[in-house]
Amino acid sequence: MVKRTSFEGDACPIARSLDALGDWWSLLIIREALFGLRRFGEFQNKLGMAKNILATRLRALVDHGILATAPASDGSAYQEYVLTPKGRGTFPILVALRQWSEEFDDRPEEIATILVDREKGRPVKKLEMRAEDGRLLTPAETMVKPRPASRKKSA
Amino acid sequence: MVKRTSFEGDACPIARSLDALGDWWSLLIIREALFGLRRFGEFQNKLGMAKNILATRLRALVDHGILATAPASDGSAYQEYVLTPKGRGTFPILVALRQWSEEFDDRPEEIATILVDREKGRPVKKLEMRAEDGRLLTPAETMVKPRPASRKKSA
DNA sequence: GCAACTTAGTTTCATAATGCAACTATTGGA
DNA sequence: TCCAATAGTTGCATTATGAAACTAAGTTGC
Repeated sequence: MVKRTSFEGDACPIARSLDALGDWWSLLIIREALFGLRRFGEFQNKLGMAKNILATRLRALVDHGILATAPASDGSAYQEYVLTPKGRGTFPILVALRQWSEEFDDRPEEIATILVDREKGRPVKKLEMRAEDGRLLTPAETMVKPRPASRKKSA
Repeated sequence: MVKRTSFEGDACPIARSLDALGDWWSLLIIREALFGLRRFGEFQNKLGMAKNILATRLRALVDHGILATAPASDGSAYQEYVLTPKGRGTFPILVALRQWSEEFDDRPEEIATILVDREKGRPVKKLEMRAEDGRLLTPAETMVKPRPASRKKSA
């Protein structure tokens, strides 16, 4: 092989998501976008990354439908990068990553921020996995099954 | 710069988790480990990755305290790689990645598996974010705050 | 209207990471 | 003891990453 392996055609949903999000910078760009950043320069400043890498990543994220370009909201002729619904849908992934650090990091005192409920200012609860009927599930209480063939979609 | 940037000293908990998990293969190795794989050859076969990369990743995961080596359970002199509690703690991250694909993938019909509640065989519910008091939270209803200084830990 | 500055990139070049294939060293089995 | 399987390591080619320099629009002051 020669190029970095792509998981695009993989049947595993985790591999497929990593194909879009699994590099060092993409999730951090999305994190900043969720925080309200929109402009090339804002991302570059905040993340301190090389501009060529940023340009490449932004293009890839747009290609994946995670970001979309839009005319700048300040009336200038520049463009902005805004999250699509698919992009905003990564929020639980970021929360899961954050909570994993909070729980298992070797030097938790170096973690600068916590995620709180805006109304009360209290920490958000740990994400929990629940069954359809609401039962709390541990990993051992779950399993992976072949996806049932989906019904014909329309015509 | 010269090396790929590390997020090890970063104060953001998301960056810190990506420092350990943010490459193309690590989360897939962990996925297989959660599934029960333990041996070098099992990972190599299942993931189809180059052996040198696998060796590098396994070492890194052990260094990060996500995997630990143990004598082989079949009595042979080989060793196994088993998940630590920190490693098993990544489960919600994998679930979040999976659910994101299920919800937003452009070709969902290519996804081969679904995660189900073992008891009922029914799909697991989407992860939800809740406040301490149980209120369901949207991203907009959360915010990031500076971490309060923690109390002295013992002596 | 134009010089100076800002913004958003692209280009160039060096270095590191990735991937395949071939090789090695134990271990296990007959 | 000999052979195969396991678990790697090494060598080499290609790609990705990163810093810095460069470029080309867009904007601003005058």
